[in-house]
This record gives sequence, C-alpha cells and structure tokens, in this order.
Amino acid sequence: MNLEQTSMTPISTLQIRPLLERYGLRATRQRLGLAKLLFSKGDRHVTADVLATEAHGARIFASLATVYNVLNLFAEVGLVRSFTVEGGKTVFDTNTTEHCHFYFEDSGEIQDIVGGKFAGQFAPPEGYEIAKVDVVVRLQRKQDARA
Amino acid sequence: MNLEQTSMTPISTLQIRPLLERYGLRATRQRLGLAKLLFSKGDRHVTADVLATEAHGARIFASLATVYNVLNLFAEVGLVRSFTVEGGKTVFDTNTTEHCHFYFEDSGEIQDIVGGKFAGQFAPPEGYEIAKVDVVVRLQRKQDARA
DNA sequence: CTGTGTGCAAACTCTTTGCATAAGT
DNA sequence: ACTTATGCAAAGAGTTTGCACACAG
Repeated sequence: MNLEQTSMTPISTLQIRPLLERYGLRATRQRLGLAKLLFSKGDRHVTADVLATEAHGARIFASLATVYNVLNLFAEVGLVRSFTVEGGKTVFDTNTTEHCHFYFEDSGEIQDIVGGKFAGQFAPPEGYEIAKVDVVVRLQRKQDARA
Repeated sequence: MNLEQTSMTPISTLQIRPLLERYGLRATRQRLGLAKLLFSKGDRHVTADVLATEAHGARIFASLATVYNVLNLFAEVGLVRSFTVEGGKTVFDTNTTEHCHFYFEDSGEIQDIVGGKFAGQFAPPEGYEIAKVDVVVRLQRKQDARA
C-alpha cells in the first residue's frame, strides 16, 4: 500500500474523503473541511488558530479545540508533520517528506527549504534510532552596514 | 575584544563576577548564583524551572520569574543560547557555539552532537541572513523486531 | 543616593480535557 | 443503534509582566 502522495501534489476536493478513509479516519464534516483547506493548495504551514480562522472564513465551522484535535490526529497518522517554533507555537506542515525550514523572524512565516539534505549525517547513540530531525533556519532582515 | 570562551570550559566561581561585568551586566546575588550553576560544570542544558529548583537546592534563592528574566537576559547578551523543544519548553544551553542537539524522547534529555556541521549549507533568500540554525535530532528507543 | 533587579501574584498564550450533544457508518 | 467526533468552557503548562521593595554601584 502506497501512502506516500500526501504532499506536494494538490489534492482535489473529491479525493479528500478517500484520503481520510485510507488512513482509517472517519470522514466527518470538520475533518473533510479542514483537510480540504490543508491539501488542495499544495504545501502549507499552518498553526491551529490560523487554520481555525481560515476555516471560519470558508464557512467550515470547527471549534478551535476540534482544529487542534484534527491536526494532532492528522499528525499521528502521518497526514501532516508538526514541529515547534519559537514562542512554543506548533506548526503543522502538509509536506511530510524530510526537509528543512526557513523561519522568517520578522514575519513569522515558514518556508520549506528545497534540497536541504541531512539524513544519515547523524549517528544515533546505541539503542536509539532517529525518530525525526527538525531543522529550522532562522532568518533576519539583512541590515548590517558592511559590504 | 574576545568574548568567545563562554562554553566548554568550566569557569571557576571567582571568574563569574568578571564574566558578568564583561557582558555589561550588574553582578546581583541571583545572577551570580545562577551563572555559577550554569558555568562551573561544563556544558549544560537547562529549562528555567529545572534551574530554579536546582538553585533552591543550592540555597541560591531566586524566584522562577527572576530565573526566566536572568536566562533571557543571558541569552540576549550571548552568554547562553536558547531553543525550543516539543511541548514548547525553552532550553538554555551554555554552549554558544554552532552545534546540533539530540533530544531523547523517552527521558526528555538533551545532548550536544559533536561534529554536526551544517553552516553554509543553507543559502538564505535575498535580503535575509541566517540568524541561527536550530537542529534537533529526536531519538526514540530502538525497539523494532526487524534485523 | 539613584537606578536597576527581584519577588510575588496575576495575566497571558497556546494547548488539552471533560462532558453533554451531534453526527457518522 | 452504536460509536466516535464535536463544541464549549474550564483547566493546564510555560512564560511574561506590573508594581512595591531591596540591593548594587
């Protein structure tokens, strides 16, 4: 069973329900709506409250608690990937492949880094294996007077 | 002025006061005590409440709020480096040199990765420069039945 | 003495949880 | 029908802040 096409490829609305079912998730109104917002525009990086606000604007009604529940659930089954940025905010990323992130300190925006390879660079200690590698490259506006 | 020797080398108690002064910080009782805990045992990774508890045990009385203030201040001037791990906890690291971290999911412990090099691997977008690179390699106990 | 740091408690942000109601299969 | 999800509001963790008092230079 190949479950690898969960990122990079925008998924049409009609494919959302099968997508959830394939991951063993019940297709509720909220999950369908949130999944649609997440997966029909290509890769996205959202926090729970951003997604909740967006959902509200799109007339998809889901409480903030539900948005958290759904995002955590999606992360558990592997539909999305989550990581934490400064301030302790949790960001959910629809790109589940191994990659790094730019974090823009001025705007708070997140961007995938394409081609950032680091797998196999780290040798885990005896008895442990690598669960995940989080790489966040924090960027600030270039403002120094130097050439 | 060379301010680079803030890590790896345990600093004797007597050197703590000059250290603070060199960074333009007033040498208060709490700062001296906390700095002593931080810098006299080699590299350390602490959260605010761990350090507060430890301070209490060592009869260095500093409220949790003060511990936060002091750690944030130390981070601002470059005496320590801070990063965020899952759960939104902020970890303060006395090793201010560029390096990566192992995060043990079972124990919550943090460990420096020696020799993890990645500088210059990321080309920042136009107009931006790299402020900091946070690399956290999350480890889990190896427990799969496969060979 | 004067300015700055500290302590306390309250405020704040982000996230999770308990329980009654609603919806999915 | 039976199970599982949702919504709300309240609780929870981690961190910051405002203000009176204390201390360092």
